[in-house]
Amino acid sequence: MGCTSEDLMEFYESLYAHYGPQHWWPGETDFEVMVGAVLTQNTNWQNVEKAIANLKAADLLSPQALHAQTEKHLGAYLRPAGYFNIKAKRLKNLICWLMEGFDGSLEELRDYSVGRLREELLSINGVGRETADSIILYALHKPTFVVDTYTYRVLVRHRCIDVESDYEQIKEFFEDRLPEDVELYNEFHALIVQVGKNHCKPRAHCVNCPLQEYEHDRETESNR
DNA sequence: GACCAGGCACATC
DNA sequence: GATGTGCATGGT
Repeated sequence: MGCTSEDLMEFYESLYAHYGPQHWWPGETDFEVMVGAVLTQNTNWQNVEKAIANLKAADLLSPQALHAQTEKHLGAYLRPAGYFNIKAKRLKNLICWLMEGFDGSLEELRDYSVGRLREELLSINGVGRETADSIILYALHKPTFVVDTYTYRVLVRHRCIDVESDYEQIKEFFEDRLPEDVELYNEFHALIVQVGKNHCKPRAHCVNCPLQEYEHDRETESNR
């Protein structure tokens, strides 16, 4: 049966009607969004906000200031976000790339194509596909669809994709069916996270989900 | 106390 | 190639 472009836009419209605009990504600057993309790896956003508040309070939320910190020192500020040792390392890797290749300027990054940016970001240790796409879409405002665990879970639960689908396949699922539009990609991903949080917990079946009418005729998750 | 949270890299088979 | 594991805090 499959999911057409029209199905997917209806899916989007019903989420938007239900939840309204999500105003992603929360953050005062694009650089803050970039930092948040690393800190939120497998972590609740509330905890990330505490770590970002620590950085702000210490006046460290700039490429130059972060670049000057040792990993150990940085880790102390990142504690509330969890995995603080590894995140200090990953954040420094990202900042070093930004400082050494682009003089700490996000403006210079915007001159590059999505493909080139993705390739560059993915070469940084600690930046995987979701983090790279989040930075490109939410900090650099260029069109790339962000996939996360909620995206996978929501789409599988509603039988839009196969349980075996990997990141790139899910990304293509959206990009093949949607106009290449930064605002649409921005809002759609944020809405999927919202419906996922409310109705798509790992060990619970969806209850009163606004998307139930969009279930497609495919094998179930338990057939895996 | 168990489960979950806007992943990623690395070891091992 | 696929599967398993470490990383860690804080809320429910």
